[in-house]
Amino acid sequence: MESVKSKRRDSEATAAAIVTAAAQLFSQRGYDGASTREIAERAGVNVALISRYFGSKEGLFEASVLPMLSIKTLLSQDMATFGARIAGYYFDGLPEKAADPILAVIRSSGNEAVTAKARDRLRQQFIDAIAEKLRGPEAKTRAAMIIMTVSGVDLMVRVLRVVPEHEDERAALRDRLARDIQALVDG
Amino acid sequence: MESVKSKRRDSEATAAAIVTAAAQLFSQRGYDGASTREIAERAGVNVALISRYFGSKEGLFEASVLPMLSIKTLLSQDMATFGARIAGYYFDGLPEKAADPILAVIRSSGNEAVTAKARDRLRQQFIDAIAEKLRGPEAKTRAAMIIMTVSGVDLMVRVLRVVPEHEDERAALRDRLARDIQALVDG
DNA sequence: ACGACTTGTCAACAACTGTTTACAAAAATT
DNA sequence: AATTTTTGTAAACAGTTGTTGACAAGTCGT
Repeated sequence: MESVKSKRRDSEATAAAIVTAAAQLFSQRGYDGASTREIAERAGVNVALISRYFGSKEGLFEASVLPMLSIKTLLSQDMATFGARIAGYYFDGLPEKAADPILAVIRSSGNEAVTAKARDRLRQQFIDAIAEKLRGPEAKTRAAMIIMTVSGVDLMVRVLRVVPEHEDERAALRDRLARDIQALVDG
Repeated sequence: MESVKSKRRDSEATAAAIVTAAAQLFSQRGYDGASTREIAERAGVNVALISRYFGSKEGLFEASVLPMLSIKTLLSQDMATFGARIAGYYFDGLPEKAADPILAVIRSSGNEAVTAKARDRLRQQFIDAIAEKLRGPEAKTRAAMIIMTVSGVDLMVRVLRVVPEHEDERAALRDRLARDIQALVDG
């Protein structure tokens, strides 16, 4: 067991701890709702270190949330099962408290400065990245439809938690979602 | 021209002005981002009146945003054109600064107390209301898919403003959206 | 025109925000 | 072992937040 006080000093480790705590809290409460003091407390670190290591709260947002805004892993697998994987992610064993960059961006969207930073990355890492993987006509349009649908699911399931109560209804919705998204993938 | 000072006193009118300003600012900046002082200023009213007329900021949110959470008007028209009307709403002549309750809820979603209030109303006024209008099998599931898709469009178009730059791409997306939503309506 | 009630104003409150400064402790370098 | 550099701590800063209480001014019934 590690002693509580006087742990070994390691700037990289503490910076990483701050990033982890920030990703969680930005996802949970949004940019404005997550205070630097709360982030520091969760990271087990002094508040002043946020300014030292990341310059400002905005710098911390860029370093913690923006790099996670990517679905390369989901796109690197077989596109024939894309719909099922997306649907499964949201409806099977939903990790309640996990850091989710989309969640963070949604909940931070009242802050224009932060939204602007996310916009470009969202276009590149989501719509363009998906469109590249699609064959057939109207790839860009279908990619946009996919990301709209998925973000809508994210919004309803994760943000507002408006989700069917009965298990069979949940399953029906999950299967429908998988099929509709897959239809957009296949064209 | 009305004189700037000493306008006639009318509690209902000032309360209404506060509600209007609140709906706009909650939509624009979210619950936490919209300060009571800014709301009062936009309404041309003293801050203290918010507490007097609505008890608290939360009370004002309930009185301004929640009552607007409804799509009865959209559902009261011909359901054969539902998809086209939704798509047109978001892609044709988008009213940039108009108060939008969905926008307000999305941008306030970092605040759990506020989200909880919106959740029930969202379920009733959107999913259930749509499901009632649908014929055929899996009405509830299709209704959920519709509301997920629409809220995803709202998120991308209005909140994050991630939208195709070229006009023809926008038109293609709008038409595709109209068709896909209509397909969900028709079953 | 008087009094009672309503409506609006002002100033202050305690709590919280992000950030900075001065300083102590540990580690690295000499 | 002494010194310089890195890493962490504590306190304070200036500003903003939602809310409140005391008071002024307008409105209405008599």
